[in-house]
Amino acid sequence: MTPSSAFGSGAIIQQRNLVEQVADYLTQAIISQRYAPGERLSEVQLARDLGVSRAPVREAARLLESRGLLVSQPRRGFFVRALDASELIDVFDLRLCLERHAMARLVESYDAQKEQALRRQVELMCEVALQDSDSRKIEEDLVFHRMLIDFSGNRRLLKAFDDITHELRLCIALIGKTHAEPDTIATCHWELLDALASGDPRRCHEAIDYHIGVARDYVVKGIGESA
Amino acid sequence: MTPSSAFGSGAIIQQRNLVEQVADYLTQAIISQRYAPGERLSEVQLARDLGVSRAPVREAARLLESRGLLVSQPRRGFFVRALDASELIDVFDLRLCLERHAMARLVESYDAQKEQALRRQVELMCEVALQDSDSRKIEEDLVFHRMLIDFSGNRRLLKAFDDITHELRLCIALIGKTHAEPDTIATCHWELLDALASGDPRRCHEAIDYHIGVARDYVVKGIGESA
DNA sequence: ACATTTGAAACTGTCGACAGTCGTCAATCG
DNA sequence: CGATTGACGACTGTCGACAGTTTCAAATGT
Repeated sequence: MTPSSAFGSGAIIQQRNLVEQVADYLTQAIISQRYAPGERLSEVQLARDLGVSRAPVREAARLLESRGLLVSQPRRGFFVRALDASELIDVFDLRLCLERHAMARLVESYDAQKEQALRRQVELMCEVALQDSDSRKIEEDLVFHRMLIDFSGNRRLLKAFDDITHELRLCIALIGKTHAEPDTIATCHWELLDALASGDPRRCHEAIDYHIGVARDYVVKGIGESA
Repeated sequence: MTPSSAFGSGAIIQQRNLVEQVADYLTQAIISQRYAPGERLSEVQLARDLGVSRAPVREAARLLESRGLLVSQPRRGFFVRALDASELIDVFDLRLCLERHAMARLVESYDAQKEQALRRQVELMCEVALQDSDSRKIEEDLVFHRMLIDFSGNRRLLKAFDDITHELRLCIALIGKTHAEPDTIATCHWELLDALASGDPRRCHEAIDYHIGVARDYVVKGIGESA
């Protein structure tokens, strides 16, 4: 990569913060495994490569640290987060906790508008599952689950979910493939919608438990194989 | 406050990061209402008052932003987080979500050692409730609930709880008093331990629901009165 | 009297530089 | 030959400075 052109032509106005741009660049680089887990990041080298000073790099690194993509050791710098199987299970357990709660809240305020929006998203996922890239499938899947949380009406819950989303992307990327077959994805998500439509809290509870459990087992198995 | 002496004697070696020290100072200042909710924080003035440069101040502010104590607007700076009743309910709803899950996990792995540690903490809280300051009572209460989460075994869950802990301190501080009478605190927490000892998941579920519900209602009522 | 403009002050975003610290590796000693 | 020590290099933590932007209020026009 050419120095001072990582963000494209230097002539183009950079409207957004350098911090955000660096954060996006780093996020993409980590998710796409261009930096290995546990690898140390040099602030000066990063700043040189990206054509910026160290200040934005440091702030972006702090941001990614709070998102769980980097870890910092005092006086030693930033390292790419390395997730072991145990931490991974914890992340999925937390995800289950959040989505279960969201489902319980959502089923109380479920209406036609929300149902339609969710149906559209699942239909989109079905289309995407047949042709697009794995990363696209993952993104659309995350969009669906984010909608689920969003519709529950608790903004703080949504923030907590967004926090672990980055970690989810990381561990999904670690195993290198999407988390299920196309038809499995479809049936799983339709089942969630059916459970919501039924209005039965217990059925919602069981549906999301099964759904997240499948995803977790798949990722854990993938980690076990790659490790 | 005297400039360049906010951290105490300058002769003593400062082993910890300036960032952490500034973060602690800011946290304390916000929790103790020395900065009003919504107030704008000037980086230069803060740096001047604390006798440091702007870099540590900026990084500390970023840290507190990720903890929900500050919010930033591009090109405008950092503002003290102002919580309205709606956000406050969301925070307590998320707390309920996390603690409910922790209780469910904890009851599966409950043993004598964990029980003893929790009992000791409740006993400490009972002592503290009779004589110490409100902030001390709040801290010991948070310690108890943090132990609950910690003993559940999920580290990621603990991090999520720590994240909202700062927001909890903020909104508890907003209403200016501790969240219940001494005897209420005691009975509530003993009930939680009894539920865990019984090994009955449903009873645990109901106990934590009641407990957090009481705390939430108390804080919401306090906000309503102060607003 | 009120709305608009304009100018200065203050502030944030960014940068380059310096000092202290940590890791590394070679030279020295037992 | 192994362990210790010392110096070298690289890096992080911190600082002061500059440029562009925002804000606020005084001045101007209607």
